[in-house]
Amino acid sequence: MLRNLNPEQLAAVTLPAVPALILAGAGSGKTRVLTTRIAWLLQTGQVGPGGVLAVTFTNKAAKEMLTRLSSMLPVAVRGMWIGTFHGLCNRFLRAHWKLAGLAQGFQILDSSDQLSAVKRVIKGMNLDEERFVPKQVTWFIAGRKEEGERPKDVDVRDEQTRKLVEIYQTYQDQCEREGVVDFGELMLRTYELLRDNDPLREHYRRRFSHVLVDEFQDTNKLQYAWLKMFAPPGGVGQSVIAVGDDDQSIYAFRGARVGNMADFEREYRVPAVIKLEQNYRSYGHILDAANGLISRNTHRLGKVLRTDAGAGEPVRVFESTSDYAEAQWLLEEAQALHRAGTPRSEIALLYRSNAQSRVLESALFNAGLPYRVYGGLRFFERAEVKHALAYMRLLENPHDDTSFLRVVNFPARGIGARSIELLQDAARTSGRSLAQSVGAVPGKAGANLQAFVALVDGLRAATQGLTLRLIIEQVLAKTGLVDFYKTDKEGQDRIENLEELVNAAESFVTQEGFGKDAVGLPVDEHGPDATAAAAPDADTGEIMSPLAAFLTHASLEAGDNQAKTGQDAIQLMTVHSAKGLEFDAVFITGIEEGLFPHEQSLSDADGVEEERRLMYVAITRARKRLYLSFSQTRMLHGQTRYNVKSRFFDEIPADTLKWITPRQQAFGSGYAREYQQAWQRGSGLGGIVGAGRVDAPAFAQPAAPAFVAAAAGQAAGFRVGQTVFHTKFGEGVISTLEGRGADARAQVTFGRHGSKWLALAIAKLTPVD
DNA sequence: AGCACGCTATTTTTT
DNA sequence: ATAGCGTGCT
Repeated sequence: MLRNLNPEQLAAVTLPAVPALILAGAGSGKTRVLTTRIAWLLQTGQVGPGGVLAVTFTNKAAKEMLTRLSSMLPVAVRGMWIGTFHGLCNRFLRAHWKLAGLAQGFQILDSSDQLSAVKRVIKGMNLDEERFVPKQVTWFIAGRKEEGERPKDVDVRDEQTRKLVEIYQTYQDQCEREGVVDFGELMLRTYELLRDNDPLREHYRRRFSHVLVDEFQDTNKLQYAWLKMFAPPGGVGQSVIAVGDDDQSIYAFRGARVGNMADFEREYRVPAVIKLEQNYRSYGHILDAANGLISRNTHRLGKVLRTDAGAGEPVRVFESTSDYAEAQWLLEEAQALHRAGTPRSEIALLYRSNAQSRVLESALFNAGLPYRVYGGLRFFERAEVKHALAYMRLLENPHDDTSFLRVVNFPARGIGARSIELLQDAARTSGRSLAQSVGAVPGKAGANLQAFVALVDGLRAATQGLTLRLIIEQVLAKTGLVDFYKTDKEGQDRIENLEELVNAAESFVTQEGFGKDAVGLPVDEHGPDATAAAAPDADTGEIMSPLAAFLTHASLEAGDNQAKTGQDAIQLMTVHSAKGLEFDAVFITGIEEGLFPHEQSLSDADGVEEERRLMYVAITRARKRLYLSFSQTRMLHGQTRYNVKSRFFDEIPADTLKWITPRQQAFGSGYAREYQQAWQRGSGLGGIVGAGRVDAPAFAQPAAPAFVAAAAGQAAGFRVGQTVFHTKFGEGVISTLEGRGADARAQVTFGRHGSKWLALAIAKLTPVD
């Protein structure tokens, strides 16, 4: 188990029970160290499974840890507390819901649920949505909770804040009434209960002798305070290990405090920081570029990555005249890599902001190359899935007004905005839930409301004791959801997603660890024992219904962030979402002043330092090849911007870089001239100058004729009426053929996607026999 | 109740 | 450019 560890890794794995801070560089085998440490502790009998608490940020990281652990150890990982901050809080609060003052079987609001709950509060308080923008209010509330502040704790200095606090309080009351908690509440409740309940806190402190926190640089104030509840500085008989990389701290905007690392070192009196600087991922030039860049940051804990892998290829830099040309270039380069043997899935196109993906997507799309975009809606966030879940939540808890409002008139059943308003008024004055107040609405609408409640009540009765699968199938059929989408012209995909929901439930039920590690059912929580007579919950050990457990799972784990897998596809994502991933070849695009570093980060030095760390993260994703590109012009917000190359190019050691821009392209194009003129006018280098001429044809949207590149291509071999196969659209029939050679294009009618114009030189069309 | 038009915002995101 | 959202109209 300990073989093949380098000296630093070995030291980290076999640390004695002292507080430790492990500075784990990118690609230094961090996860391996964490899991090996736990395995080693267990195997040497220093701790039993029940004594381990390991926290991560993402479900993915938690899962990976569990998977690796169970492959290293024969024993089940059952008793260990390994999970995300929120997952573990959930587990804790399910066991101690009564002490925490929560409803039994409380449900969890995801951020969109939270947003609609906040909207409801603002409307109910008759406040102006212009002055109290729901999104910002939500952000305020989440922000306060992350700082550990209840409404009474907020520092009120102006009228606006006073009102915001009032909204916060009202929102809180509403959540209480409806038996729901948001993500911040999971953390804060857990923290408060441990803080205020001495026996309970002592119980958990005694129980967890080994506490490990992953990605410590991403923790916020509350999470650090939370950690101290489980394992305080100077705690006796406890080992606390924080693992992190200050150079990869890229989430300050959502409350992460890199400073927690330095604070941890000081407050826990960490005797020696262990640095994992041996990198097992990238070639030398790539690491040199990363090291050189990040050395420009101040206040670092200090770390230099090294490798035995050799220098490898230099980092290639490409300057283009337009975002369009940039896309075209990297597409060709990616094709070349692919032809040379790199799988497409090992090629990543990274960008600073999502808006940049469009131009890349269009280019890939028109060229017929398979690609996959990360980000966007996750499975459990899809509207139709949320609708189905809302019905299921109402089965569990009829007083969940958020869910009630979501589906009361979906599918439409003659309940309009006016009657809902009446209903809400009635509920507000009586302090009851919407479902309890339907009697207060007169007339036809009132009858419709009562019918809706009867529908849900009937479903609840009819699904009592059924398997999860049957419950969902009943919900989908009896609520009319499936019927609704059947008549909808775009409904086919949605029906498929609903079927997928049934599958998700099915695999959730059969999955190993259902309701226990995965969901956080209180299995081994007996609370404090006799020593803490005041603390134990009578309900401890109670089994959640599969339905409730599945709903929790759906909120806590929104599902895959990536589009459907299947074929070998080029990966597109923001630099943020690339964190933690690695690829053979990485293209970082749009490295321009104003974009990367982003203009909104330029106002303060901290902002630029975070952008630099972001660039550092991006660079260190690459194993073998790294490409950096920027463009003189870029279409953004409907206007052409004239950009200059990022300052980061001057901060990366020049001898790691190889500029590969063809001379005439960089300096000879019409664009470059225009750009220089703009520069001479002094009218906004790096800013908006005005709409420029586009030297390449405008992008074809997927439905419009495909752009024909001037590249050489083979158009022959197709005829009208022929059936062809396209990687993206599937099978189709050629209805028109136009042009010859490189300009040849075909109109193809696809079953699912309708009629498309495709450039034969670019699109991959294969004849079907 | 549903659609159309017009307004606005537009870094990064997990749970 | 454009997507998402709210208002107002039919």
